[in-house]
Amino acid sequence: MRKFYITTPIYYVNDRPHIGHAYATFSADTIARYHRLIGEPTMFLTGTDENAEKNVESATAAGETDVQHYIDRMSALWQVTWDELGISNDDFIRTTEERHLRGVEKFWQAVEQSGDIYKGQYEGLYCIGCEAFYRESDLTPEGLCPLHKRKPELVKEENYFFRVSKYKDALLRYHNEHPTFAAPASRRQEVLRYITDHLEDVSISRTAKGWGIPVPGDASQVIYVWFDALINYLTAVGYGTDDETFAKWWPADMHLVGKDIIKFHCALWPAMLLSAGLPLPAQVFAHGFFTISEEKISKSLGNAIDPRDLVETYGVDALRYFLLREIPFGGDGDFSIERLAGRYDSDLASGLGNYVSRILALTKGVEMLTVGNDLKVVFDETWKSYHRHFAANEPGRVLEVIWQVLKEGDRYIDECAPWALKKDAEKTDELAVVLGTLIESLRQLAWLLTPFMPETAMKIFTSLGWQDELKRSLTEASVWGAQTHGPVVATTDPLFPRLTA
RNA sequence: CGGGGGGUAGAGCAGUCUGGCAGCUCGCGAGGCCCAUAACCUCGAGGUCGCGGGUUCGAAUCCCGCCCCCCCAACCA
Repeated sequence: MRKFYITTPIYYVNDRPHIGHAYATFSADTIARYHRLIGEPTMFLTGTDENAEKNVESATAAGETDVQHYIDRMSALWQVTWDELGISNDDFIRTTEERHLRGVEKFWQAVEQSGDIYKGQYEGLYCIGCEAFYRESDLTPEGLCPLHKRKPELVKEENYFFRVSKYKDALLRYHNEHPTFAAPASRRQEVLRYITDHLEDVSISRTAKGWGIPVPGDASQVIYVWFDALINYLTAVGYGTDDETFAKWWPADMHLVGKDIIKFHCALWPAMLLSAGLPLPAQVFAHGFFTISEEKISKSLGNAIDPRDLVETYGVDALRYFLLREIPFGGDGDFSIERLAGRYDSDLASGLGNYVSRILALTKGVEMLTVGNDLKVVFDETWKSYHRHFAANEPGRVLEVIWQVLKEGDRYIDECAPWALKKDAEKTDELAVVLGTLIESLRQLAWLLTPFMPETAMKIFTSLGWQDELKRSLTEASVWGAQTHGPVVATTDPLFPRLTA
């Protein structure tokens, strides 16, 4: 049976989760839920990146003397956030965990054995804040780091280098043979150009300063953070610790990343895997970035939004819906409270919520229900586009077709006017068919919504009295009319209460 | 300098690959319905598809040139 292994980036532990991180994680979560829905064994991984040298400084700044303690606290913040947001990750990897250290060590040795690690001289102006080297021309006129406004140190040290250049042709060949490896297509050109023009051997270690993973066999050096960070995708599924699990999940099917790190994932990462003799992932998908009310999300602007604040007002599902519907997947977009509120009112309160509400109200007290076929074709067709759009990595399109079917349903109610049938004793049979059909549309709708709005889907099933519905397989449940038991209609609070007073 | 994306109705977007009446959501106007969360349905107004050329029976779409905006490169998903 096919399996599905999807990852998010591991997040820098000294950041705080903001709406952009939540977007990446919600996206991965939705895709993971979809694959579970269609019955594939699914592994959904996220985690935190904890070996950066900068953490020592951040800990001090936060008034902590014990770096590990600081890291534990910050990592927990991420885990709690994802828990509160209902993220369905199957694992959470921390790069300070023992399983990661062991895997990284094994990986380093594998690369070393391929002859791809050598010692070289590294010299440059280094800003500890950026953890990056600068050229003189990059600095401010005063010779300061443009970002941190501090004087970079002249660092001259002997480091270990990874022979990426050796894999240039192999990488190009791989991209050529797997044109969807770097996705969306609009990113491909950028990656290929980078490999062709700029792929040089890279330094993969730094002088040890008390934090980071020691280079195997040379404790005076630690592994440069990005090199160890990428390996999380392997160590989380057992590389170096559990061969059986590793064989089950690797290679990954989808690395979901931000567009800023696509080069790492599409050039350096596959080169590392080739060197270590491991199979390459099927796809690296770069989601876009969005602005907040037309402004970049940035620490200096301080406009980062904590997703949990939004959830308090709108609920998790509304936020998920908004982000996946409004931001084209793989493209950039803009986020604003006004737009979120607008989608909430029109699509969720007036659209979905109202649809559920009017059907439940109409059905209340009606005993006899028969599922008719008036909406069968519409839903059958919807399922087809549903799978097609998911396969094409277009979750926004999926939501579009779901909302189209909702419109069909509303139209059907108006055409049949069940409230009128209700008043006519001669039309009991007709009423039973109309209401039965509508109830079935709710059941199907809830199934369609499951990956996007898990809470809402569950609420719909609960209000129908079908709490166990999700235990069925989709193959069985997506068949029109496949109701296992008669509906026990319960009253329910509005799914999306109107917020505007 | 180099690489990428975009400019389509008042707002936000799809359509461009594979040329064929210019479409969606919100907002606006009129009518209908009255089950429902001031919700739902129908109809309508509103667009020189950034500009200029070219190819074609036919161009938002293909080709050439130009203008403007944004991103990456360089914190940040």
